[in-house]
Amino acid sequence: MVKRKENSTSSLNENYWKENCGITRTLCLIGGHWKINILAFLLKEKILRYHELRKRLHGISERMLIAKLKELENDGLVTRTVYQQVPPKVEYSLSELGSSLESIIQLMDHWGETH
Amino acid sequence: MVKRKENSTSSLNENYWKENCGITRTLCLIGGHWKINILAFLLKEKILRYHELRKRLHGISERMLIAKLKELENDGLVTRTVYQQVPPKVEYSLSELGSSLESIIQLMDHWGETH
DNA sequence: TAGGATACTGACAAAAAAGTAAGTATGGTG
DNA sequence: CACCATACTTACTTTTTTGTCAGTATCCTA
Repeated sequence: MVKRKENSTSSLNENYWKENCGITRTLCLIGGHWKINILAFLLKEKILRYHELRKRLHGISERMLIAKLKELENDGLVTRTVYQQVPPKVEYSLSELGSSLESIIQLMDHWGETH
Repeated sequence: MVKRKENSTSSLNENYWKENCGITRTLCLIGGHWKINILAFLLKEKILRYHELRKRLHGISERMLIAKLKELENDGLVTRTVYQQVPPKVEYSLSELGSSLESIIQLMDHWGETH
């Protein structure tokens, strides 16, 4: 995890837009690389284990998958359930908030397929 | 303009997803920083000159604005009209393809405002 | 003839995102 | 006791994106 500089022009500017623009807020949550793909798989398959996601997200590295899952979890879009057993078992699914993105995700998918 | 490496893992991977996933294709066109904000202003105000866009996009640099407008134009989302006069006058507006993103943009805006 | 207005362009540097590869933990199995 | 499976973690490097800032072109006006 690399922390961002807090006083870079980019950071300050991003904060301004997050405070003043709904689109920017939405994009911050789902816009990064992989995030919306993760959400889309969870939307389709409801519950997926870590390595099941990994298999579906062709080309993702473990580092990225973990990082993006953590962001999605911190933002409240994804729920992480840990089963106390060995070997470990962790399941991911959409939270209620995550599910509320369904129509956006479907529209984007449909638009991409038809244009 | 800095050109990307064509054989980096990221590039190859991006190509794979563009070919196989509608969401990724959509996100490539509207997902980058500023792009959807530009589209949103054009959606609202129909036609804007270069420096009018610049005033609205708080904090954007000229370099970024030009770069993003060029990407949007190359992707066929935005139409650029040059008037041969001095000082120069250039107008930007949504193409038909760009306008077809309206519902996605509105949904994202609405979602960001309510969540 | 020196600005002014508008829409850019280019070189260089900083910041952010992503890739690579090796390591951690733990109980069960051979 | 070595090894397996699963879900991560960490340090380091490369790639990509963005910021900064000075410069270009052209006709008009003072």
